Amino acid sequence: MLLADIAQTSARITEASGRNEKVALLAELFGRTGPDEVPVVVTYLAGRLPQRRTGVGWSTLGELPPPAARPTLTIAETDAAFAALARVSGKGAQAARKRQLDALLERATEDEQHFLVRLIGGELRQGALDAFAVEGLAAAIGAEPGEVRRAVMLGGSLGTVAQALLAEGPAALSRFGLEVGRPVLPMLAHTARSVDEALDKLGPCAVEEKLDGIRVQVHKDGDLVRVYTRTLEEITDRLPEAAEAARQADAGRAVLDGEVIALGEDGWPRPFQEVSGRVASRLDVAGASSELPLYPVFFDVLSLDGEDLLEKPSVQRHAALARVLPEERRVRRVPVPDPQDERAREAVRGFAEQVLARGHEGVVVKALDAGYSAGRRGASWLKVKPVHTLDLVVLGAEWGHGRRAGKLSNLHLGARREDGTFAMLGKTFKGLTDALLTWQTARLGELSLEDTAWGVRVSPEQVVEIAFDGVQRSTRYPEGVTLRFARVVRYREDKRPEEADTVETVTAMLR
DNA sequence: GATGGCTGCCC
DNA sequence: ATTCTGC
DNA sequence: GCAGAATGGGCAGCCATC
Repeated sequence: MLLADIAQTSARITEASGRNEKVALLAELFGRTGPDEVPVVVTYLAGRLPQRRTGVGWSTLGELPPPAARPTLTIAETDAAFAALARVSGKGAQAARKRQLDALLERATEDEQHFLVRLIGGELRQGALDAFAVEGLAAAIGAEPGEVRRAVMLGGSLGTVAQALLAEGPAALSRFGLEVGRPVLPMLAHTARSVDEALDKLGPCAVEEKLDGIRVQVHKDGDLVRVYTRTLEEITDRLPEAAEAARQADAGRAVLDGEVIALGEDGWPRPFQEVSGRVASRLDVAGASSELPLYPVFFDVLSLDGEDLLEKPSVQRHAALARVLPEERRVRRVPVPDPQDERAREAVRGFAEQVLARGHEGVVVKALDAGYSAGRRGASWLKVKPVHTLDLVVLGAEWGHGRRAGKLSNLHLGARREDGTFAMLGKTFKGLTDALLTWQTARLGELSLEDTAWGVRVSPEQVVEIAFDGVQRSTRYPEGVTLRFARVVRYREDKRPEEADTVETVTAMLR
């Protein structure tokens, strides 16, 4: 098959507006793909390269070489080119990658180049990614989409499942199940504004502390232990503490879900930035580990001694977890069998306050009867974190891309200094509705001091209310602090910049 | 050797 | 990671 | 309710350049 077939289907998917239409286009292409080629084809159309890292991104692309007149590039050749790219390293690597990339792009037509550039940049923007590829695959072989999705979640990659399905048909689906040693995408949580809201939504539930660290999935098969991140990157070698905790679990085989954090000598959790840096360190793990030991804490078990627990209710999985791990290796937890009982609600509020007072991030409320929805943002887990707000001043804005093209989107945010100037604290593009985007494009146009390649610098006059999760240290911004997860709440047309919040207020929130 | 751009991945 | 939007 | 789009900041590691 030619790369042109994929590029053409991708372009049609982009133009199609309806969900069914996109799925039909995918199914049509998969229907004429051979089993050997399908792993690459589905992965490309899901918007990813099969190679986890190639060392080339937006900046490497630079100016494109002149395109080929006619399509000749095959899928196999394209895949081989990226595989070769991923192997390049050492002195001269950047130049070699650029050379190899240009050699590939030269062989591509204009349409294929367009597709490859977006694929490499990780921005296909065709309105269909993994989930649509799964639907298309199911439609191509006449299987239940839910069954295919389940196989993909549990059976490793989309490519592996696609190959088996095209070669053997729907019967292959039964082969894919949870296996110790093969990671599954973790279940994620939705957000609730308050514990009361979460209790009302979920009914009988349990409330757990939410720790601000790195999510880990630990597979134990006797002494053989492997540790994976939220995106299934294997990090066993970087996290000896998590591996050790799993070895000490009272189980022969188990798949555990949890979080690693670091604790200071005072027992307080260390900032997320420190944990993140520690987990990313791989050159001197022993040194990093003695500098900042990690502390793994678990909240779920997906499989135990040969039994798949994914579909068991959460209350049952937790009972299993409590049998194999001691209390200090488990997240703190309060069961709430009757959330309408006012005394129980009061206890939950107290628990949540206590968690925050001990320096943790918030709580997660989990329905007692829910199974583990691997790879999904299940409605049965609701996280609650405190939200802070500040009134800041817009210093500039950047032109948006894709569906925000032509609109000023990403805002530069400033806090007031004592001398009346403003210090940039970070950017945000979140929380803006289409109406607000239109309004701010006009408003910031009026305030523009300078047009630049990226957007506009504006006179610091417009106040905007910003919500955020906390402040963190920064090497990028002038006051050494920045906001975590900043988003727009509303514009404050009633406030003047002299009334905006100060740098001092923000830096005081660092601990 | 120090500095800085880029990628990849954590939240 | 958060939020908005179309289906 | 799901899936996708749009885009944030920090950090380690790799490589290039001064």
